[in-house]
Amino acid sequence: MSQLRQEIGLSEHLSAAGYRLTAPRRAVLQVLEEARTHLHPEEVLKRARLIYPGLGRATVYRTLALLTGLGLLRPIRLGGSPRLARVTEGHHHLVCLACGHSFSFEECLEGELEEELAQRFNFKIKGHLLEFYGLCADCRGE
Amino acid sequence: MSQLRQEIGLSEHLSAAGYRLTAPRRAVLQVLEEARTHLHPEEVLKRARLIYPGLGRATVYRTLALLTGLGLLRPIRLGGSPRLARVTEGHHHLVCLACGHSFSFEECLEGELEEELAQRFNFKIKGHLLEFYGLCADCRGE
DNA sequence: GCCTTAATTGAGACATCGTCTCAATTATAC
DNA sequence: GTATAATTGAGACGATGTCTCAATTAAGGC
Repeated sequence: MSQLRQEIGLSEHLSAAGYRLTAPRRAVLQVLEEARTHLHPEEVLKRARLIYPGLGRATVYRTLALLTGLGLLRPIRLGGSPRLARVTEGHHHLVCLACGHSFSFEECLEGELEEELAQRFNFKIKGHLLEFYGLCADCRGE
Repeated sequence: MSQLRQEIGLSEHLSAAGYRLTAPRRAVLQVLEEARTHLHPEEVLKRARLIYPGLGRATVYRTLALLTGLGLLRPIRLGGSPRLARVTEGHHHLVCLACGHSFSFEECLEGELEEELAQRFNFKIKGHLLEFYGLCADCRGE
């Protein structure tokens, strides 16, 4: 079953784009693919070093930049802290402006808008981000 | 005419919330209100120093954090660079993942979704951010 | 398998971005 | 005007991210 569900992974995208598949890169990609939350770049480094101990910080950032340029990843901020998200990810966030806490939701309305914008701006749209900002119950003191 | 259009400014919000209206703060607020683009925090500092020369960096960041906590401002990133946007701002962006260029558009679909999420999460929603990510024509080499 | 070669790497200096402390200043209520 | 607590700037500090350069290594041709 899990075999049948196999999708094209990040590494396939990388090598398809002409980049080498090195051990350091594999470690970073594996961490990203196994991550169940939005990781902090330093957290990616920490986790990837468990797989490939000699890994350098620069390599992590370089790999992240590569994936971003290919449209596979996007840098976001959750409560002031830098994070990484797959662009294909389906969910979005409510973010509290005071405490930075975030809550996820699934709804999404951008189908036709996406089409139209892609045409208007001659843009190859890879994904999108929808975030609502406001104050959570705790921070309103309720 | 311009008198009639006068809206409640950032400074009114600040003092209504119990914060003092000092000269350094006024300078920062004025810069934000006159800005026609999404400013980089360091650019806010630079411009505000033209109004109030002695202004310190910390004061700028403190004022920005204050406004963010009140739900009047939100930090965004455009092409990896930190920027500030009024939460009430009506427009959104297409951002190129490769070169960081951004394009604005006006369409917006989140009315009812906003309502529903506010209820579900007991959240006071102040604004939202919608960004599409992809590759612009130049970066696709077309 | 073994070269060749250009892409990739890690270390660590460096740059940028943002926060904190603390003594001095100042807006506001009285 | 005075008292008082909020606010300030300077500059150290911390966090985040970039760059250089010599050493290493993946991938293609043999």
